[in-house]
Amino acid sequence: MAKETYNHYEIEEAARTKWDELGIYETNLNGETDAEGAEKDPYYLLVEFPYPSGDLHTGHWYAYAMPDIYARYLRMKGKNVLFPFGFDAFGLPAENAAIKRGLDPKEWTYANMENMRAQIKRMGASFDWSKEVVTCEPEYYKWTQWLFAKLYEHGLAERREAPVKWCPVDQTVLANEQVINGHCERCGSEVEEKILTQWFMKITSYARRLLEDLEVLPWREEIKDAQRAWIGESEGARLQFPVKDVSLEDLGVSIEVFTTRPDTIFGATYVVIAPEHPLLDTLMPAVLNASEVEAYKAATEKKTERERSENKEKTGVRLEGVHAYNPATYDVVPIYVADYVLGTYGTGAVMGVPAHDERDFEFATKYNLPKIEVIAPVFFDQNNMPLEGKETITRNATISIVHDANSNLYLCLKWKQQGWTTFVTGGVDEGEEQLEAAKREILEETGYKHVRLVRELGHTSSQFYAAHKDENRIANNTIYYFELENDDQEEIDPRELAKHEPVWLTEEEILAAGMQHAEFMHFWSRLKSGASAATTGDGILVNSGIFDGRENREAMGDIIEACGGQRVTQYRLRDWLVSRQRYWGCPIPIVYDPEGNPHAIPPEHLPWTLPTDVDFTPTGKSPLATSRELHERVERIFGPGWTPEYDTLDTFVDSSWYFLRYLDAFNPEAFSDDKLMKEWMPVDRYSGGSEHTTMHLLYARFFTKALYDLALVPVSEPFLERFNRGLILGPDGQKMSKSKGNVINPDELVQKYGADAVRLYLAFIGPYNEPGSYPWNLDGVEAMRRFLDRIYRLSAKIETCATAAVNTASEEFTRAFAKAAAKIASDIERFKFNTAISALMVLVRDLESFETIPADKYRDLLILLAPFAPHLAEHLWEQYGAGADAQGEVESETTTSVHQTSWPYQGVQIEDELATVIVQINSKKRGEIQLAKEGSQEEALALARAIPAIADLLESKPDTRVIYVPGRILNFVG
RNA sequence: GCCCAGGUGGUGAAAUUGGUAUACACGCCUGCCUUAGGAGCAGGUCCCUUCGGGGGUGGAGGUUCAAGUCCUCUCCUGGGCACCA
Repeated sequence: MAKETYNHYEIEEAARTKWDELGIYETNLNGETDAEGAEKDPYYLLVEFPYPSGDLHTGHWYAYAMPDIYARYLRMKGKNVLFPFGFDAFGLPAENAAIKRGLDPKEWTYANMENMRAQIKRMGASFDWSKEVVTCEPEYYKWTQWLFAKLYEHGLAERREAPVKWCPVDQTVLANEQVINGHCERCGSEVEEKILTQWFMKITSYARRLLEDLEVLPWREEIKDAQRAWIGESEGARLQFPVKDVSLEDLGVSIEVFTTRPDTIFGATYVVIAPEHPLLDTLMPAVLNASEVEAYKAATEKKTERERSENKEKTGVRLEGVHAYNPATYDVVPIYVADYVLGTYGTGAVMGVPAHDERDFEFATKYNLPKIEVIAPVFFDQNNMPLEGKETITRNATISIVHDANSNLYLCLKWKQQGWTTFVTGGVDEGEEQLEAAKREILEETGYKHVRLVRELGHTSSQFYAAHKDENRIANNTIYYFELENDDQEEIDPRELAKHEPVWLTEEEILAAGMQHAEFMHFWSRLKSGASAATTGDGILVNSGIFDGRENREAMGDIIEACGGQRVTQYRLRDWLVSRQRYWGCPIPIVYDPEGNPHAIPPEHLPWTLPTDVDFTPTGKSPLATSRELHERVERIFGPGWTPEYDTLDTFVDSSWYFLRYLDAFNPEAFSDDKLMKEWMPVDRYSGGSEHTTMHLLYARFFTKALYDLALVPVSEPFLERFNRGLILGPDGQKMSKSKGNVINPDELVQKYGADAVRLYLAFIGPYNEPGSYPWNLDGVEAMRRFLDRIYRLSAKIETCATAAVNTASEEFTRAFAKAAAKIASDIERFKFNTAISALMVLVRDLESFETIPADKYRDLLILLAPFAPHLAEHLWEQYGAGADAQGEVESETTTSVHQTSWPYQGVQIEDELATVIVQINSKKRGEIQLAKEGSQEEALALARAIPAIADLLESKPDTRVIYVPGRILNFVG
């Protein structure tokens, strides 16, 4: 057969022209009715608008052509779909183009947008361009400014000092992402921090609600988890450590620490404050080694935050001459300044609990600070687990490891009845000291009289069932390590000997014996190598005064109270710094009076336009400061001595509300329309990249909540559903980049195979509803084009009149179509375009097996194809679609579009088919039978008898157990 | 280090959510057609097999009549957070 294909240039261009002429993608936001006059459901489908960087890459295709499948499908399902587009047009690249190549940022941006519009239209995406939003247009940023002013008015935007990243060579402020390992991305010089007065949005005051409201959102848990981690809620307490000077006189100040583990306070052996802590200056007069401390502080200031955390070796300086008091123990503890404590989190000070915090452990080890164990880890004896319903007896106990240096053997007890081996162990009697008890037990059980304590190995709490007493035991153990001084031995009481006899074992024998202490490895490793790590888990309080013996979690509240602390919830989330010392952004709508106080620019002066007479040369100041026009404007409007704000807003502010503007893009009176927001918000589904899971999504949620509280927006969550797409990699499986030379240019592919083939390929590459990554495979595009050609060629089989062959197949056709339509629909709804296309391929293959195809079925095929390959579907629809008469003859004038049809076979009941039931013996397939889906077990058994193996089985073992799942499986188990 | 998500043919991936593992496609192999093939068409393609079957979803156990799917442990890969007390 000769190669028969379609001319994608012609048909794709023609289809797009037709759509434009018909204006079928312009959404009537005030509502639309269907053919029956019923109101259509509104559906707001949103994609992240792009930054106009220049030209379109494969990522853009993936981001925009895929949701378009869904948009087209929804329209066919009778929804009134809003699928808008715009540009996030402020941003750094435009300014860089200005600096590097002397281009006007505005011209550069607008030229890029012009270019990208044409490219995006070539995808055949059904965006409604009539509502296009461009954030750098004064008509848009007027409202960004208006909203900022509203937030400022209500105390949600405020000015304060904050450090910025500063490149001393380029004389410019850098964004965090421009700092690579503490060095400037462009010139490689070391980045410094500079303190500037800047604007913040108080997102932290919404932390709780941003967290809480996540619960009800039907987003994927991974996305929610990422947001939760970003917000970083920690429950804990603030505790005061009063400061005393060298003569232990009260200085009248306290170091307030934040801790999530107030239960460990009895183990706090020092206090650390961050180098930037304001209290440091207060204490300085009393500090004896002030110059050393100052030097440390200065050294830290030079470091960037990243450098501070990169150098894992902890450093710090002790403040000589001042001390803090542990509010629980009243012990004097040293105060350190150390940069492992962050000034920006909690109170900027922590209590050091080396025994139970890994960082403190490391610090204390380096500076030789005491480690006091206050939590005994709990061990359950796996062989004698506590039994439910039994009484629980708690008692103090000791475990003693006695070592004989001469023989290098360890003293153990061999238990006669139980056959196990333990160290010398026993309970502490009423009124007895732990150490006394340990020595007494050694004497009683082994007869040795002279042992010398080497050290205490720590505490544990063992829980087990004591069979001889029929009760559960909690033994709060202290573990001791003794050295045998001499062989002096008393006679051992025969009653003790009857239970167990003392034996001397080597280390190897001990390890081989499997000592009957659940916590054996815990203290044995401490004996061998000392405490080498902090124990951070829960357990029983020890060395904690009146709280001894209680569970740490349970006692937490009482401990906080006893120390005069207060419970607090702390967030990792920081306030949102929105000031940018940049030109190409939305000017912050603030002016300063002659005293330097900020004032919001009144609405009548908005938009507060970006001046054009600026110098982009990096000088260290915001470019706006070089504008004469801006200064004159401020003085003219507000009076002499008034000055402008020179910073512009972070572009994340622009994108935090654009979805509201789409609803009313040209409203000169308001940022959006109340009624339309009520009708269309929240966005039904928001599709975007996983890189925006935290910042953009969180900022937009914050904005929406803040505006909701100001009664400006009717919803408190902007996005009902959120889908993160995957990543398209180069053919080598690497991220596409020019330097790797693995960039796939979509334009060339479109030229060669057509937009439909590229769309189909991207849809087929993998599921769109999860963020995987997919290497590009050129053969795949070709395959998709082949598939489209097959559909094109299939038109030759359209039968003009109903032939006998078609009639017999007709029911089969209908069933195949109804099934395919339902499958494709549910796949599209879940963004599983890959399996939807696979179903389409199966359908086409089935159709190809027939000599002829009824015209109406071919039309149905075109409708199912339309969301994926909108151009070809449109072209073929013109040939064989609605305009074609019952005889299948082509009429030249076709007025409607395939994209205005409705989804076929909706609500069509697929007739009961015979189901294939697998017949198994012992879960191994032995045959299959056909019967009705709801067929009874008797019917199934009757049919199964036709299978020889089953007949044999039923013959020899008629009472074999049968498991029958209708429509699925018939399993004989014997 | 912590928190997620995943590991299925040579490759991208399916699997009605516990019921025939590998649909659909790429690649590869064979054949047909062709002056030709980077075109088209037809067939084959998890492994072993004595052709009866047997094994197989990163690895080891477990639950179940039945496990890619559930449970425990473990090893890799990708993503997020990271001195956040």
